[in-house]
Amino acid sequence: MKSDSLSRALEAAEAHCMERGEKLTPVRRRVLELVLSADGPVKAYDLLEALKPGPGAAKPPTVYRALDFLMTSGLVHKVEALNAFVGCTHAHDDGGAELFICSDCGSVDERHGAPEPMHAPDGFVIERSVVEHFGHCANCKH
Amino acid sequence: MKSDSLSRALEAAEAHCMERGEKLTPVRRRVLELVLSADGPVKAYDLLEALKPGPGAAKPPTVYRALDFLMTSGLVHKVEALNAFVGCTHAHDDGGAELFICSDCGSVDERHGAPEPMHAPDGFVIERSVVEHFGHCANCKH
DNA sequence: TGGCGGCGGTAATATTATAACGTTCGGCAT
DNA sequence: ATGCCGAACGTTATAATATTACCGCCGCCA
Repeated sequence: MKSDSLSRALEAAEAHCMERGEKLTPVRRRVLELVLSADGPVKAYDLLEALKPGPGAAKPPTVYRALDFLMTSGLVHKVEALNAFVGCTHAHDDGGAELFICSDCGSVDERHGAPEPMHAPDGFVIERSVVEHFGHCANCKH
Repeated sequence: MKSDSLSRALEAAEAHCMERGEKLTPVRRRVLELVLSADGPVKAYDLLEALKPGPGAAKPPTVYRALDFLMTSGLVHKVEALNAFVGCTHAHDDGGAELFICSDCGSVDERHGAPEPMHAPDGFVIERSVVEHFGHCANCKH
């Protein structure tokens, strides 16, 4: 993400939290910034590394707590199949997005919207859905 | 899975492998048996525990290798969001299934079929999809 | 002022997964 | 038969991912 749109995204995130009565603390903000700056899904321990500089190196729980918060707020999504995280680029409504991840360049495209193919088992009530598509984006198509 | 249908499933798996020119070796067969016997998604290290009895206790690579084989053959699926595995109850066509996992009783219902009617980004070519729905099955509905 | 709750620091450990290398064994061309 | 090759599995070690439990700080407010 480019530097100027990054700033805007961070401000929007701040506002989004305010609306929800939550606080985008410095640690959380920093983690969000790192996730948004990355050009693809980011691993928790890479964030950990990135937070190292400085005498008080971050420890795993710090990062995971920040990520939990950001996921709950709908500001980042977890890519379950990669154990990695991506910034949410759309409506921060949580509820889960449909992700399209390019295996070549790592770009992630996110779609919200139409529920899901209908054929759920009879009587099954969906609470949370994980939908991740891996393949090749238009730029990386062979 | 009941004992008699288990036996049938194992024989079917054996035949399925034959067709593909692969071998369902004793380790692989035992792992598949354990996965099928479980009443929900199984963790790799639980399989490891289950294989312990006997002097030559199984080590992690043994289990993961067997699981890799079984996934490649389409005999088991990985539930990415749980880091767990379930036996495939339908066509062993691989290609990925749509899973409905009950958070109460752990039952997993599997559907194959229409890929995704959803709008992929323009030009995106899907190679592999992970689709997992969590919720409550008809029996466990509140 | 004192308690309470949210937040984050810290240490330790649990859980999940892979790398790297060796051994065995069956097929198969020589 | 002999020797080679590759698949499968054993073994050791370690990497990568994630959580538990406990503590102190600080702002809020009764």
